[in-house]
Amino acid sequence: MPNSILKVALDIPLDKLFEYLAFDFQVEIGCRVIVPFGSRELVGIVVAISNTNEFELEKLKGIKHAFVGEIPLSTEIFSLIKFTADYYQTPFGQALIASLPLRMRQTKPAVSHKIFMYNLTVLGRSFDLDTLPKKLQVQRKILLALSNQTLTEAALHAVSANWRKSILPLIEAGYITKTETLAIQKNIDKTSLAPQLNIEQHLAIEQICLNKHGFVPYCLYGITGSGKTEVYIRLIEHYLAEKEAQVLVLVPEINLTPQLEARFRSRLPQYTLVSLHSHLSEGDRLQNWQLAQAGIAQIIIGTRLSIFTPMLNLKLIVVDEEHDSSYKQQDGMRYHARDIALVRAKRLKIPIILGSATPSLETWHNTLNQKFTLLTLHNRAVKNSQLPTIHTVNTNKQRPEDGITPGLKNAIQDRLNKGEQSLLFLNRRGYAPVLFCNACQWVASCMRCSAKLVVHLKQGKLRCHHCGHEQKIVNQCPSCGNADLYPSGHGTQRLEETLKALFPRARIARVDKDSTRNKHQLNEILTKVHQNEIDILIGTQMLAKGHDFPNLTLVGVFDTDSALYSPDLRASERLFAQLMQVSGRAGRAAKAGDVLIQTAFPEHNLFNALRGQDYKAYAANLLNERQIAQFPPYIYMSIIRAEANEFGPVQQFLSHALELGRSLNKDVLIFDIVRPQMERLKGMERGQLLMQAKTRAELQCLLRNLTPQLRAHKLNNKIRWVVDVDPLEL
DNA sequence: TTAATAGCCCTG
DNA sequence: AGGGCTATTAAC
Repeated sequence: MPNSILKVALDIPLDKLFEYLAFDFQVEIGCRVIVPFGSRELVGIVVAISNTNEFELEKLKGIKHAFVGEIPLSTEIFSLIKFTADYYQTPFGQALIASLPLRMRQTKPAVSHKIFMYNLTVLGRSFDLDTLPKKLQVQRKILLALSNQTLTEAALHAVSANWRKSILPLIEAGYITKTETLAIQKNIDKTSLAPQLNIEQHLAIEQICLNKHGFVPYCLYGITGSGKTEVYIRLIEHYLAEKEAQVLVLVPEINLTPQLEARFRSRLPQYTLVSLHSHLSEGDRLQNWQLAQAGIAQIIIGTRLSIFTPMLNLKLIVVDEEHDSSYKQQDGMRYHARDIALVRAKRLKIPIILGSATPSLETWHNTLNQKFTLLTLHNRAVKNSQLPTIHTVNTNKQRPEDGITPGLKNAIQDRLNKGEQSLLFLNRRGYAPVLFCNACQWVASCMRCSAKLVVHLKQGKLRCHHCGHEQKIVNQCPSCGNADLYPSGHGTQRLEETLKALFPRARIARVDKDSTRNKHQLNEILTKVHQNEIDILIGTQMLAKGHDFPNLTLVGVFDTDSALYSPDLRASERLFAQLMQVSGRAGRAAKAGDVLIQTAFPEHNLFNALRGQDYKAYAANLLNERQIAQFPPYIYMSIIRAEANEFGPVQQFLSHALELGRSLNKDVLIFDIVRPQMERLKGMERGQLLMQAKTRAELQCLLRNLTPQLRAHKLNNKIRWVVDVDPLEL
């Protein structure tokens, strides 16, 4: 075959492959290549090699370059990404290229930190040192040092500072080989001991190990502090005992990854661990990705994108906090990493563990169905640590003053007296969410979004939290000229101000996106909390997860009511998970904690379930509602979301889609065009089309026919649209 | 997606 | 005719 034809995947929004001639490059399937494309050059991946062409042979160009030194992408990854791209209606090439580290998407060679290792050859091993001339002392030392081990450059430098010169003749003579390897990030020296497991943890591990191989999905349901992480660690140890095995641990996109990573490193120091998340430098990301691909890294901890990391010998997948919505990508290919993890595990015939204190209703439904095996941890792992008591404070009976009810105020005072800490949770940053005119009811709203501007008093600014628009606070009502404008409602800044007035001697800190511009500031505050230099901590949802504060015994929660009766179908599910999570912050050590929730609806069944720490009851409740309303997980949904400068073309496009969709498939119910919650966002008018069906297959069948036709629609230059399969938000 | 180019209006 | 703009289309 003088010139085989390469089918190359490119980052182009067309669902097709492009054909090129290999020339005399030694190309394999999975190889990364540079190809001429129109007037530019692109990176592509060779997906297939064939001797037949579909495009006219005379028009085929040859590839510019092939990165033959790199490990080719595996067919496992091809097929996983092919599946994902099809399921989420994305062109394969775009999905494939997007799954690579940035450095590999560029036409420059992907250089990562390499190190050189030196080894004795067979010849070198049999070499008699006595025959070496006496004056070649350094050569002698080198050969001696290498006699029973492989050494790095650093190690050889320790043997002799002159090693570089002396080793050259030895390499030339064929006594020593020099090989290039990927550098591995060393584990920290600090190791920690395995804590003792309780009975439930034992049982969970035992049950999984009973049937170690084959696809088995587990739901590890364990309350906060029940020791889920320890279960992961023991299982990982178990699976890595097998030679060359690898495990993948998915974590939500939060700043807690380093903490989990540190814990894994200290508990599993004997294994090579790498992490993959957005805070890594591009160089490190490439490095870690390659270590995973080469099979050198045994434990990979990563956020959603890492579900597409090629791994030679993947034996176990863990999805921690599986209910977390950050597993769903909200732009481009809108995949759900937990769902893709299930697909990958199934294809590899390996077990997968979905861990959570508040599993998603989808996962819970699957455990009730027996599709997933349920493993439960009811008890806190730390001896004597008690669950917090959850109370509601009825804001109808106890009028809040500056947002704080007397009950909550007293509770804070009580902690101050006892020298204990309080955490106040308010998921709304800024000073006040609304600037309001008393005379004419005018409110400051964003010109580009259907949202109100948030008052940031210290900076003297009004800000849109959706598009980032910023303007000076107006002193006069632009509508009626009245100067009687006042900020209405409470944000974290205002709460801080109120608390400072209320408890002038307390040490108060605020944690939100505004107060912690850089990561350092957050750590500084957290350290202070640990050292008991803070009495009251105010925070947004940033603080809800993961942090352990032993002296914290009170959690106050503000402003939950909007989520209780929100039109968003998942709002209450999320609120429950969030409240369970913040509750977990109180009384993690020996001291019992209290959680006080201010609400006008204390009788709501969400609070009843919460008071009893009864996830199961609440889940049953919600599932029942979902079944009656015919919502997921009882049916499957997709949404076509479209936006443009004006609503006209959006309307036009969506009605075309509606008509076409209804004519294509009768099994799928397509609702009329609606405007989303946020009608206008960043200056774009939005509209959407909801489709639902009894099965995934029916929906997929429709989309397979519909999206290609919509991609050919003439309005595509006026509007932007996407298909959101299994949307999290309506 | 990107980039070349075809089409169009305007000016001079 | 040519400048400046938008719309269209091809890319292997």
